[in-house]
Amino acid sequence: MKIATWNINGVRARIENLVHWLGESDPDIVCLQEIKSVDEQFPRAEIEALGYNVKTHGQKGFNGVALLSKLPFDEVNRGLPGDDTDEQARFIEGVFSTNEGALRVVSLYLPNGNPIDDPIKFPYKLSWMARLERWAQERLELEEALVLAGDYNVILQPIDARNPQAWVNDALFQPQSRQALRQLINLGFTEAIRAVTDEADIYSFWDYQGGAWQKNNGIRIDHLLLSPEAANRFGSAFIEKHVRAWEKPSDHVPVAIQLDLKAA
DNA sequence: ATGGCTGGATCGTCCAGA
Repeated sequence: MKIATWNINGVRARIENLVHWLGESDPDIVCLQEIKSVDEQFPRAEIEALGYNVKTHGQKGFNGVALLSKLPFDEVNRGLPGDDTDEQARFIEGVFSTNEGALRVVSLYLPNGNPIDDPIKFPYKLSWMARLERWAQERLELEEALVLAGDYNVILQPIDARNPQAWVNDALFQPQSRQALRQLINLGFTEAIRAVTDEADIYSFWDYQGGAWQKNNGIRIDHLLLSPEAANRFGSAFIEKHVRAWEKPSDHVPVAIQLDLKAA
């Protein structure tokens, strides 16, 4: 089973790229972020025509996440618990049946948090991460295959940026952000790409500005975290970098894993 | 890069992103 995550930066602006990529990559489950669309305007017909079930958690103008799946959904949950006043659409969970039991897949879009001296934005990022850790701790008690996939907006290590010193005053590279993601992973998750390689210079985001793509001036912030039960079925992980060279690209590329699981 | 691109909302120009 192939599971992919992709910050698509506007699903309506990117629908041609998305359809082409789905045909080429042929994932079973897709986690999308930054769909920048309300549910009613999500281009579901084009995606359903390719054999996918579509579940969205949209929002007007920005944010918004979605799950696409060739497997039927047993359950869908929208929104990260822990703060009833949080109206930003950044989290959707789907549950599926496999030959090994339940599979839970989350598409998450972690807050950017910039600028770091903003009274709202950076604290919101950190409190969102604390809520995510509490949620993950509860889910791990189920001892099920769980994949937490998405745009984490955190540069975990210096090797995850081409120019780490350029990010020292950025919310993505603050010690608190990195510590919070480290703490989440240390609950017992496996970060899929680092499970297969220690190499530097592998990125998932390149800014539109300053010729970042041409210079390979990127950062690696899109991750798939696997619970122990998912990690036991882990086969491979890869970044679909070539998608960044397409016409009208997202500034992020898809990151995917192969799990040794089958639909029930 | 105190951001020189892009998408979205809206219809001239601002917000948000990372």
